[in-house]
Amino acid sequence: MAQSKTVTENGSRESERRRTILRAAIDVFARKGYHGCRIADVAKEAGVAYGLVYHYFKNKDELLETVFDTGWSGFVTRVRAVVEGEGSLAQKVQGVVDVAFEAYRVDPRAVKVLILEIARSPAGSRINRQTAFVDAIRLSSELFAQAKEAGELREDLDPLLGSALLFGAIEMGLTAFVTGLADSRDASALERAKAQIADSFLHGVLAAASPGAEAGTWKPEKSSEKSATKSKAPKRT
Amino acid sequence: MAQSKTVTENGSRESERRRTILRAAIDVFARKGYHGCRIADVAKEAGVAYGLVYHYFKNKDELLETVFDTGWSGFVTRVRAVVEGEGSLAQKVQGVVDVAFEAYRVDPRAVKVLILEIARSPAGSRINRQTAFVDAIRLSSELFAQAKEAGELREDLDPLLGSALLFGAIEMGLTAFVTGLADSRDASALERAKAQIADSFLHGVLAAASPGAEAGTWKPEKSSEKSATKSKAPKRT
DNA sequence: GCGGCGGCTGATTGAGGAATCAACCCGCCG
DNA sequence: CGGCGGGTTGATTCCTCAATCAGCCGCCGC
Repeated sequence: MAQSKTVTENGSRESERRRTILRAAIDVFARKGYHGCRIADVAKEAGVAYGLVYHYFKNKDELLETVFDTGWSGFVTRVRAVVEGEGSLAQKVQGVVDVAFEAYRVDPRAVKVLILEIARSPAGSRINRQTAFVDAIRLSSELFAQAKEAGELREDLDPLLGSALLFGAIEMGLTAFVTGLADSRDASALERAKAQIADSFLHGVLAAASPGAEAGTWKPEKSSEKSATKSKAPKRT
Repeated sequence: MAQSKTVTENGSRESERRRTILRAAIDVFARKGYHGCRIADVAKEAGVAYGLVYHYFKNKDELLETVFDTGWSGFVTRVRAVVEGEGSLAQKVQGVVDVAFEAYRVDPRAVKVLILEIARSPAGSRINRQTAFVDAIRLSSELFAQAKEAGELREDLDPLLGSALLFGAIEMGLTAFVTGLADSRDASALERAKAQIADSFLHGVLAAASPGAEAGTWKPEKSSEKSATKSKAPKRT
């Protein structure tokens, strides 16, 4: 933690405490959830006095907000770099997936908080966190829009939807690890998941039929005709 | 708990109140979120006295729990029907997607609560809601396991992951509507999304290349070599 | 050594809200 | 007619925390 000496040490010392608290907040939020923990928990985790938390953060909400800002902005920056960089659609998609999984590898608990607490948190506090995901989706939808013009993308796919599906797949893939469905201590599992997500997203989950056959086989043939009828009166409450 | 009468009309009258409250709870939760509302809000919405809520539900948490049970069990039942029914993988995938979207069409606010409040809610109360999604994913992973044996599925895809990706795509697709990213009053948008999700999931988002060309091109060629290096020190907090 | 300043402390306060409860209304039975 | 009981009411209680604040170190300059 003392590695921050690099900068002016008086400024960094103050900052060090702040970061300690932030770190503690992430850990506690990840463990008990935002609503499930007290400021006292954060203070204890950080090993500081209760009041100090309020010296660095206006209130509990700003604490979460800050966790969000630091974590999410870093993610978005990297995604933007991928989107605006060079490469084919396939490469960029893989790049976005990699960014997400790398973030998870580096700091799983921070990712857990982002996914569980922030991305989906209902319009509680002043900044609507819903925008978070929306922004990311909008951003990468440009990727798909460009790809579509370049003819890399299927004709009938809405760029916004495509982008949403990508993030949905990534998020649920990560959620599988976050919730323990998959074993996240297994590094190779992470690697495999990473590759499979991008591949499945790009090429679909169906068996790659013998070269040539499949490519010609599938066309927008409305595979839904049967199933559409089956949903009779769902979700009565 | 004399509501076991179910059919007899004196039983139904009592139950009617209960259902009124439940309905109000769904609406209020959808509007302000579980933590963002007071029991008083639910009571007011239902047009009943504050105390009556506690006559029918042990506490606030049980209220949410009940919203969850009713909504989710219906969904899972329908998904199970699809999974255990007849048809190809493609048809079943489309079926699962249809079930989800139909549920949204019938009762968007209930779906919103399920997605926003319950599915991702951190391990707060006694029943771990995390299991909800996990169960559904496990259930439909059988689908993929079978398909894999039948050779319908790509060799290298883990059934569990495939199932997770499907739900991720569905969920994020719905989230787009829930959050207003997409216009949910546009019925045809829903229809299109439904079809595109299943199609993209099955066949991928890439343009169907000229027969032969694309199919031969792609192989597990680790397209990530470039992007892997780019994430230097991600998500520093 | 001394005063003062900024980071730091943690008991105290106050509000918000979950849960309780005593009383009320009204239909029914004796 | 009177009293019983379950559904219903909403004021009251009680408790949990977020947020405050009055003061305590320990360092630095004088």
